[in-house]
Amino acid sequence: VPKVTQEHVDARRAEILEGARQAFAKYGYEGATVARLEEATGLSRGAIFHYFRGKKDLFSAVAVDVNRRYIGLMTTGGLAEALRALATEDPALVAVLIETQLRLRRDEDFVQRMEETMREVAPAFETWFEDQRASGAFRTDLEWPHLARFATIVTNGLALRVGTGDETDVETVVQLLDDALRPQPERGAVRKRRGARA
Amino acid sequence: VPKVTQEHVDARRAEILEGARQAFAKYGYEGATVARLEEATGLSRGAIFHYFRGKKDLFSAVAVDVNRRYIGLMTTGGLAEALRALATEDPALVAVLIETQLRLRRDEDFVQRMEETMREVAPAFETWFEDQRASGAFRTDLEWPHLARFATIVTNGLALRVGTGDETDVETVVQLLDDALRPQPERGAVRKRRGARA
Amino acid sequence: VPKVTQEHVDARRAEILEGARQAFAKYGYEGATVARLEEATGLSRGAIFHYFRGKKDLFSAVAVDVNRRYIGLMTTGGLAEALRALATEDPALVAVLIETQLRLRRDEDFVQRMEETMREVAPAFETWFEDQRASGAFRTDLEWPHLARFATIVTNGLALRVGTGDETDVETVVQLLDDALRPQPERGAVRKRRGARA
Amino acid sequence: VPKVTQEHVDARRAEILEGARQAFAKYGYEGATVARLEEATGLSRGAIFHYFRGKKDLFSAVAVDVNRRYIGLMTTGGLAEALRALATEDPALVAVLIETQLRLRRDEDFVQRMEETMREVAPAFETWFEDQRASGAFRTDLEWPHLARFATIVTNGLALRVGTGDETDVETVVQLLDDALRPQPERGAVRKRRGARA
DNA sequence: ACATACGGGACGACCCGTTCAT
DNA sequence: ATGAACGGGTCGTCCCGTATGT
Repeated sequence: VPKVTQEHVDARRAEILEGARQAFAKYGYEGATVARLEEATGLSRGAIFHYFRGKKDLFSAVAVDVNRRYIGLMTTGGLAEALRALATEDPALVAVLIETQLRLRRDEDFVQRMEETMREVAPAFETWFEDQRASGAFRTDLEWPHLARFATIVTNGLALRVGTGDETDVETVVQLLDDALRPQPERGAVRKRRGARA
Repeated sequence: VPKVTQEHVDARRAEILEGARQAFAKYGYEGATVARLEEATGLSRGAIFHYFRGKKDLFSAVAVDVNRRYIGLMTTGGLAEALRALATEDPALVAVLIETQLRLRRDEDFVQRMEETMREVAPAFETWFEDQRASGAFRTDLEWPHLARFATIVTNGLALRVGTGDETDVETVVQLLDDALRPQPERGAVRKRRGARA
Repeated sequence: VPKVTQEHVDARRAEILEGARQAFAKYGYEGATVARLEEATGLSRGAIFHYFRGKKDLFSAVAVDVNRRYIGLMTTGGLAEALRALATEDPALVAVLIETQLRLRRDEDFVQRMEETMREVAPAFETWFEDQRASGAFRTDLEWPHLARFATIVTNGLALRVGTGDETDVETVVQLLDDALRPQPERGAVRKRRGARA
Repeated sequence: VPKVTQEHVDARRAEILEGARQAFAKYGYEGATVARLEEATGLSRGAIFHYFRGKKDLFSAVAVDVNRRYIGLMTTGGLAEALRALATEDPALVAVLIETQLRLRRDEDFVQRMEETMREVAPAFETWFEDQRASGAFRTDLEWPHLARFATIVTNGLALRVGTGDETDVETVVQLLDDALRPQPERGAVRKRRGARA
């Protein structure tokens, strides 16, 4: 199938990304052998590596894709919606987020590749959080990055849990996260801090 | 040293576990090749596989060890203390926790091995959470497993972050977690739930 | 350009041969991947394999071309000229000669392809050597094929050396080769053969 | 076979080197796949790469070995003996010499590895050539390195030829080489330089 | 108890050449 | 006539675990 249209190329790329996403999600980065990628995409090595330089590149593309998708979900439907989607709709999406974080710890040039993407979506992130603070939905005693960070932490922690078989009640997690982020009553006045509480 | 005492055996095992922990933390499960395990422990293949059936077994032992240690930390010094330790003191400990979670998703017989351990330490876990609820430190409108789960989620999420280079302010995370777990003011009276809040 | 002239075809072939020669010279036969051939020729796979059946065919063509060129050089300017050209002018030409020899040892059907070419240029070769002998420049106590063989051996050996970085003094080699090929004084009269001389 | 004596290790290494030498000779460097190396040595990948870091290392070792052996042959039995051995006795030895030269052109760190060896054997080389000059066997109008270089060139060139099926008469080559290296009558007096001689 | 030798499976990368749409 | 898409083979490397000693 030579000399094809741009649509065809895009479609193929998307096709491969989709299959790769499933494979990475199911087996993890190392476990997603090229053979499994072939199987998942229904394409041959030749085809896959014609579109992506190598496995690492392919994974980067998947990671970028997934992260973008998840952030889009959040800025559209809110944290609750994003967490629900995370936990129920698309388990594949989840695992890739984790792998992403893990690789960020060890793979130097992967870090750089992701940083670009993150810089790109960061503004939307900020806007959304500031809006939430402005509308009174989120607390204002902490800067937005702290809130964002916490939300991310919970997201990743939840993602890590999902699929373990342990049925996690997402709604409760949503509620607890919400309770942490919403405006708080004045501390210290109501409660007295004591020993080993938290 | 043909005739060895039990102490010697235990010491060797502990020695290997320590080295293996570092290796697994530094390189991840797949990245921790036997060669690296040899290097990290200062022992040879022969020694390592004399004390542990195989790499998987070794990792299981490390995972159990680390998890037990972390739970001990929590039941002693509280969540805040545990999180601080997580973020600052021992990054190696952290990474293993994550690997543990990841393997729980895919490795069937690893799941079983961990379940035993978890069953073993679960009582202490429960007691501690119930104590917190009884003392008024933790909210009572949710059952303790929900609180425990959330705490675990935050822990894992934080662990995932630590070491990425991204300097996360642990104290803020501790505060937010605390705000989520402590008794909450009556909902709905103060705020009206609306659209995309969380 | 649907309707092409013969000249165009020839030009393209020559173009490809030139690029391929450089690639083969630079990377060796196995190292000259199709990608590199594309790069060196500036043409695509499609173009290249439209004019040549495959990589092996392409190499054969290059080899024939180069050998013919070198022999032409020799019959025109003499051995000295050819050796000088070899060592200084065109290192790419050199390397291909070697690859040719190497493939002659292992590749059966490549042998046949080259034999034809050799048969074709052999007469010129013979004529030239016989002329040298007739003019008193070359010795007559050995048949011309022996002289030709020795010249070829020196040529190949020199080619092998060139490009190693080791600066070889071509003029000395030329002189030594000349001394071997020119008419010799009666042996034995002047020197007495002894032990480990050569 | 664990914890073995040094002799065993040496024997195994020699065993592998021998097999590898044959494989490299028969198939060339690229053609000598690991599978073929296994076959030739009768050992498994595991064994082979336990003793040598990788294929490149293995080849280096073989090259060093062969070169040392050949130089030994020459300093003992003279050039004639060495050339004869080259052409008849051990064709495997031959091909490796060529591969060595070829790799010297392209592989940077291989160059360095060989340089050490060469430096090591160079003294013997020099001594032998100087002895030949002193005894009147070799000409004195050229420095010994020039003679050595020419001898090497002829050696390599001959090696390149051997095995091509083309039956080369070694004795004639020996004679021609000898004629080039032995003391020459005064040039110019006897012969007049003319046009395209050599 | 501990170390080394070794087997052999598997993996990621790459590469060549055919097919087929322009 | 050109060149992109793609198949599928193969290669070197690495790695785990067992066998075999000291």
